[in-house]
Amino acid sequence: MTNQNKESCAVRATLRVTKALADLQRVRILMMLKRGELCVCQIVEVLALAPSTVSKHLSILSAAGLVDMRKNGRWARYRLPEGMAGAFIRPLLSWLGNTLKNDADIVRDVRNLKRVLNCDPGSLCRRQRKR
Amino acid sequence: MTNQNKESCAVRATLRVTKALADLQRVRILMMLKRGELCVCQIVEVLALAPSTVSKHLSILSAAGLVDMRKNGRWARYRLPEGMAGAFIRPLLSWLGNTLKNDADIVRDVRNLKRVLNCDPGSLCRRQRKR
DNA sequence: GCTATAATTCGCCACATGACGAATCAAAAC
DNA sequence: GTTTTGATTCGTCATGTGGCGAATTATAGC
Repeated sequence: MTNQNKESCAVRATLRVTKALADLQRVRILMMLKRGELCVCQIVEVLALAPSTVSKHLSILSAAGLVDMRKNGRWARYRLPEGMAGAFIRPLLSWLGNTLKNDADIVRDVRNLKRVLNCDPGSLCRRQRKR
Repeated sequence: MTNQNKESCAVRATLRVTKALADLQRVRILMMLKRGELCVCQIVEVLALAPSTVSKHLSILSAAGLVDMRKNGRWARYRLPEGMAGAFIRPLLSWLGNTLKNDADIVRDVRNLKRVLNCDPGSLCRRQRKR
């Protein structure tokens, strides 16, 4: 983003971020990612939504700069942005973390996530395909 | 809000806030209120929306705890929450302020607001009713 | 009391958004 | 090269959201 149009599109970039945060499932994803990098099938398993739905949520988070993605073979791994790239949205993520770290639903997600992390990702995908 | 259900509804309260922030007009209102207390007709004048629409936006912001309201006769004056009440959302408002303070649209709003503040509020309402 | 008036609520419409399954894409595995 | 497979895109549908004008509310002024 060049310096001269940074000002004129700030409000659009900002709304991309706030709109991305204005959905329960996307907030749940962000809170899970605080525990570290995850692949799509692991997020699908915890949220219990269709893979296509989760993929869409992740693309919205990505467009807002709230997550980073890197592909490793067929596996796409998502994580919270680090370093300079994440400086812009870090205050928001830490506010979110503070307000939700004791929330019952979020705590349950994290507990489920720990269980899911012990599974073979391949077997998760296989089960998800069966539905 | 009692202590025992604070955790269980944190995510709902949080989403009320993020959803409230996920709209251009409501963000514009918050940025205007950084300049101080405003009555509805002044906000209507700058946003150039129907009074009923603005009123709805203000009720959403109010439900999220992002603004305070006090009635003075027929006039309703809105402002950013102060003191303890605003502590929860202050980090968000300052993030918003930082990211948008140089945005072209927001700067224009503030300039228009200064002009509007020089008008008699009663005359603003009269003009708005004519539309 | 009656009228005027600032603001809100209501009813309606157009459009945006989130969900799914089917189809597609792209990298591995054979 | 064909098949398998993790992920994404597309098409569709139900629901949510933002906008307006009309009706309503509540207070001030006569």
